[in-house]
Amino acid sequence: MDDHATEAEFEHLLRSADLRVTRPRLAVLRAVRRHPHADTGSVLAAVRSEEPTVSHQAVYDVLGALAESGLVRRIQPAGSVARYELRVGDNHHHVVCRSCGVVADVDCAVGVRPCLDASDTHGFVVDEAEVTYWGLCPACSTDTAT
Amino acid sequence: MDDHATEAEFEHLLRSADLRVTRPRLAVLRAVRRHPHADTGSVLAAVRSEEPTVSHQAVYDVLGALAESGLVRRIQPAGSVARYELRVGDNHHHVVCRSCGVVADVDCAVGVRPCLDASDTHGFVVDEAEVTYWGLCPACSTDTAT
DNA sequence: CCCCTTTTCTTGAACGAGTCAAGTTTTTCC
DNA sequence: GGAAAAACTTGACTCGTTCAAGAAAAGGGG
Repeated sequence: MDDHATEAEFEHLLRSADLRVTRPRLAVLRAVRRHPHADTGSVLAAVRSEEPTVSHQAVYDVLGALAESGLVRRIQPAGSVARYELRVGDNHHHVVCRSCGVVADVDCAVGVRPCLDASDTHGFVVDEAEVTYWGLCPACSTDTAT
Repeated sequence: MDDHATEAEFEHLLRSADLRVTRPRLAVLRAVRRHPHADTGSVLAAVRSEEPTVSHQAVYDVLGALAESGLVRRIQPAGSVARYELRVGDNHHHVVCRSCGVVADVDCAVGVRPCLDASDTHGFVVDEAEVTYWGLCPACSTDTAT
């Protein structure tokens, strides 16, 4: 993996979002790339394996700034803490395991927001349709079956 | 409104779910009927206007038991606390205001779960497709526009 | 290359929704 | 009416997240 190239890419992403390039931010981007759908705690742990002095508050701030700029996407299935992923811009969806909470990506047939039209939105101006599929992951469904 | 009839209906609902009929449970059902999409705090307040001695823990327990039995539905849009509604069984969806958080119902064209098929669920056994429409409610969109 | 301004990060306290646990009360069935 | 099981009260507690104040670092102009 060409880490130098992606490092430069991350720098460019940050600058184009008017965000300063800092070690904590680069470490968070690397962590989210390596651990898709990780929660804040996991991101913090991954960040600290490279940058041990980064505070938990910095990770919250960074994830918030990146999410607001659209560089990462924040998802929060019911009953779960916030999770983050680097894959943005394709409006894909997620399937969540009711038992263990693990998350996987599901491609959106349409790919642009909003991919669904609501019948009657009561005057709301809708810009996104978020789909969450609920069920059991392969591991949990075999546990239950036997 | 024929309160006695619906009261008997609530009793029947509880009994058919193998749940004992108690004053806190009836009060919670009335509160959720009167305040669709209310969070736990609002349900607690509504319950206490009729039954001032009900504890907050009882409301958590009751809402949990009712949700598990399928008598109420729990929803939790990202960034929101848990909310509850009596309308169950039709797999309808929700539109949520990004600005003020207010929730409204959106009918599902299909009406039975799961109403959408995922392209590739990575081996997950999917039983529900939950759709959340995001946008601005009428009040917030006019505030922003002007 | 250095300084200044602004942004970002560290530290540490605080908040709030939700949960846990022990003991008491209420419901239901016989 | 009495026993067993379920539900409720009370109060402490957890944990993800946020708030606030000051220190550090990034980036642009001289």
